[in-house]
Amino acid sequence: MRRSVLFLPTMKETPTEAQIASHRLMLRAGMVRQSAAGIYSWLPLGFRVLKKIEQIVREEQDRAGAQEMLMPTIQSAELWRRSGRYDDYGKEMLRIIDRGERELLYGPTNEELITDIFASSVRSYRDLPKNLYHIQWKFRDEIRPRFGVMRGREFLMKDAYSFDLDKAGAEQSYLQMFVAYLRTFARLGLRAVPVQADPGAIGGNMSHEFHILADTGESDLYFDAAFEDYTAEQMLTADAGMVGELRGLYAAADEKHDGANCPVPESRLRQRKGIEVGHIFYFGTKYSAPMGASVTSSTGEQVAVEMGSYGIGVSRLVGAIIEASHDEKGIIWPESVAPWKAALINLRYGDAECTAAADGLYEKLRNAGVETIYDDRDERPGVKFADADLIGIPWHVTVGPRGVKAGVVEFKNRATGENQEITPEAALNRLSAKAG
RNA sequence: CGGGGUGUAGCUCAGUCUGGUAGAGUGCCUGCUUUGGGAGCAGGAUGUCGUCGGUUCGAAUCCGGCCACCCCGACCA
Repeated sequence: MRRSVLFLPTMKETPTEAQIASHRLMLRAGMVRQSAAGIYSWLPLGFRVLKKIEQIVREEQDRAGAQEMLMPTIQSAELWRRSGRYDDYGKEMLRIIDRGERELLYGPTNEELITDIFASSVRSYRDLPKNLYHIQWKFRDEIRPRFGVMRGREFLMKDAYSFDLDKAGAEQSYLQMFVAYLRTFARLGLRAVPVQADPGAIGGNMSHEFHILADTGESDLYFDAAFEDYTAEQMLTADAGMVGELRGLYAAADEKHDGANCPVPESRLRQRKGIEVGHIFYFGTKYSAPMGASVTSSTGEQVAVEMGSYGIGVSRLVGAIIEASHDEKGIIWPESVAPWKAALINLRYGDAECTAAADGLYEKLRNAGVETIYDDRDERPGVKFADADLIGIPWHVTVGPRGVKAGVVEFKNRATGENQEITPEAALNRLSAKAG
């Protein structure tokens, strides 16, 4: 993509409404624009990142055997009356009246809808297990939206729902999602800590929140330092065994942590801030029973299916990743979600030789399938460097008149700042090797 | 929902106390000079001063209603 034609309104100054780093940087980098409290438009740069995160989430759900579908944003009140939640949900639910005076709502979650769909279509235990998910916009009329996309009223969420014949099956489904979440967050370049959450009336230990460690997180976490021994590479190959190990380690949110009775010695206890980006839980027959989602078992009995649900805040992850990875100059995207792998900077727009070299390299990068943003604007070098840093492109390739004469370009790593002079061919090779 | 705050140029803000022709920086446009980390000079364009009403000869400024947004708290898969 040529920077000269891209709609990328970056800003030197930060709008006053933004208080935390991710919100400030998302506005300055031209990723989003606020349209109302907690409601955002996604501009091209932000949308690219959102799509990349969504795709990684999707791939790991698919790998875990979940099947993607798409449910609507608007649901009928009647459905929610059947589960009893229409009245329970309160003002956080956005309610709508249509022209026929029918009550509708903008969905905050989808347990009712998916259970209804399942109930109307599945009759036999032979059809189990199933795990269905979608990635759809949700609406929750938060009392106080804040922190940009981190706590918006409209937000993109992946929500999966599992259906099993019995609790043993549900545990298996839970385990599969646990594995998928570890892999997902590792691929996003994040260190996620699974924290046992309140299982509610169901009991047991089948509810976990996944928190990203970041200094600006909303939750205070206490956890066993042993979590830090797990490398990103290990998380990428997470399996049931690792889940078992992790579930055996202590991790608790502030309100649950009791310093006096903590099983972890102080020397091994870590306290960090966290951002909740995922939550998985098992809830048995809470929805299947009242909504009639049952199957005929092998012995001919009607059995309400055992369910679980599994959420990932996709749009929140955009902010969470920035919170976890930025510096004073701007965003530092992990390569897996970066809007472009490389920023090609033509340092001297007016110099025919320099521009020809940059144009040529851009063409080669495109042909090699390297996602590249080519800053071909008639701007001063400082503007281009500052922009490339701000929008967090992992690799910066700078073509300047000095280098062109010497047959080299500069190859800079955004995260480390390491900068070296190599030939254009070497830069191309290194980026190609990283592509895909 | 309780408490606090802010609405003036795309952005950051001054001007409001003490009513009298709408301002600065930055950004944008034009030209020239520049060209390795957000350039310099010159010229230029840009405003229902959040909104509705009131007071007044005259309102960004005073008074009242409303709206929007932000912050703290409570709440929050």
